[in-house]
Amino acid sequence: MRIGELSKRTGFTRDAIRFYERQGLITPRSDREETNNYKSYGDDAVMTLGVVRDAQAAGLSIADVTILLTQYLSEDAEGFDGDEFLVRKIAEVQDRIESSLRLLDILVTTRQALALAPYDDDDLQDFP
Amino acid sequence: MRIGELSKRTGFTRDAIRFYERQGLITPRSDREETNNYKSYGDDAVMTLGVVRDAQAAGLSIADVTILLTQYLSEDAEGFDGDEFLVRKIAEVQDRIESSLRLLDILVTTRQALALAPYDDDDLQDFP
DNA sequence: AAAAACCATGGAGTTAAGTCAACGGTTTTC
DNA sequence: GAAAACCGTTGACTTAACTCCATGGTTTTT
Repeated sequence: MRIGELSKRTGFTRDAIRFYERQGLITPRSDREETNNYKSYGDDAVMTLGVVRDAQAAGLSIADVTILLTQYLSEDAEGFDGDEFLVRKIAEVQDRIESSLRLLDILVTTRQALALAPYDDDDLQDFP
Repeated sequence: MRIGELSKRTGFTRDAIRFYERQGLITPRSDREETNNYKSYGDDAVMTLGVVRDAQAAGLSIADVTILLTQYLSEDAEGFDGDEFLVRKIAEVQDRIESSLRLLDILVTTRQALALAPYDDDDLQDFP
């Protein structure tokens, strides 16, 4: 697919996709379309960008995601030193989740306290 | 307390604290120390900065935190329009938590898959 | 067949959230 | 009583992650 479709499928702008590509996060197929030299991307790019979205939301930097995707998810096992990276990132993400849960509590409590509206039971019931 | 102690207690740099102050996130006591015009902060500033830290980790902007802290947590109930803000932020934070959990799963799975080290049962057992 | 939409490349511009440097004054510590 | 550490203020600088603009070519739509 061309960049426009990839953009539509992932929700990222074309400029953002090109930016990620410059950073080495995704790579188009090696062969361009003949006659026009348009790039084309495979379905893996959609997957990759999905991970990127989650990683961003989890507070990882593009640099981190690049390491993750190029070092680990595309077989390149360097051995032990890479484990530190994973352990560190796992801890960071866990911390951020805990912080987020604390803030979520503040937000919900605030909303209830102000009695702006009775909180619907379904809203948060099955939340971690 | 002076800014140095506040810094030590919260882990924020003095520059960061001054920055937050310029943004209206915290306010020093109205009276400066005589003779030197040093500012002094109350314990509430420590609390506030604690919320700031969680909010940042949860992906809120300083502008968002400012609204939250000045509009809600210091009685100023404007009524219904403010509810939208809370609902929106609650949804955002929930989404981010879900994304973070998905990424966490990828990270842990990756670590296990690479068999870099056997994963200690205690590490993640009681995580949401 | 013209207009509208899409593509590539390159480089400049933007925003958020700080950080750093410099100045002169004050307090604490050795 | 000096040196080191701290304080306030101002303003310039930095970094990450984009976004926007310009240019020139290609496709798709009407």
